[in-house]
Amino acid sequence: MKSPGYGKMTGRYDDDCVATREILSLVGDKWSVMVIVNLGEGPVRFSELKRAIEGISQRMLTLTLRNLERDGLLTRTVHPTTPPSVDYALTKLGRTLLEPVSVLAMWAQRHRPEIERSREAFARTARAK
Amino acid sequence: MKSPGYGKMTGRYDDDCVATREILSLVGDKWSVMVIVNLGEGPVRFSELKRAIEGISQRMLTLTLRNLERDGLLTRTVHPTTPPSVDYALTKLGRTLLEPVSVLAMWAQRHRPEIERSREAFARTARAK
DNA sequence: CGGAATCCGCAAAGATACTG
DNA sequence: CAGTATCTTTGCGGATTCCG
Repeated sequence: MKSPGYGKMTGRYDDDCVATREILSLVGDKWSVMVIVNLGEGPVRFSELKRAIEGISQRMLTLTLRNLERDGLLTRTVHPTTPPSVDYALTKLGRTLLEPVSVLAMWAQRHRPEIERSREAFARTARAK
Repeated sequence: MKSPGYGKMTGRYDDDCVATREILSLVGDKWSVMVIVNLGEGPVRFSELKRAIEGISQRMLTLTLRNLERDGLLTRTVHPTTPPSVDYALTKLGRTLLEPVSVLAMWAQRHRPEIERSREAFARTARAK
């Protein structure tokens, strides 16, 4: 990665931090990863995504897709049929994100029991409040 | 909401998704990764963290540390000196997160120029609004 | 020094209704 | 079908104050 903030803080170090954090927040976004994973095997239509991602609102799906399109992670293709259909597909860049994200997702899966146990234990201490 | 009774096939799948997303959101958290990275080389005191992580408020540092402690990613140690000093250190679990996170951070670093170019291009289209 | 408690603004997220 | 527009609500996060 980068050397942690140990010695001198250069301006560029901070810039990198901010920019990196901004990109990381995309992964922590409530819906982005869901969308990306759902596009992992090929193009998917708007309504399919909405059905696949349980709990997402129309609005949030639109916004999430718009952000991912803006960042160049997916493409939006309109088919001028009646009624119109629009499908979304990962770009090459988007597909390269698939792997790092799944590494992290696997970490989450693997350590989930441990984390939940920790939470329960923490809840039993006075500090939980 | 949860699945409104479409059979039992979705129950566990949804649970996994929600739980995984919850853990992933920790990575997307504005400050968590910064804290984790700063603890990568050993215990650090509260005030050192506050100075090292530029822009973080006392409150948010406290909250972030509390959450990470709750999840078992770091430990909090109080030294009963006067004035008191408290230091934080990654747990074993916390250290295992260091690697997947840096994979993702490296992805972010590497593709940042590409993403920023995409954003600029997007801003020049009408869709940018 | 390392917090906890309180207040508050603002932006993000949800619900609803309407449209090309 | 695939959105947009609008309104309301939630809750993150900053600033400030107080305490052991």
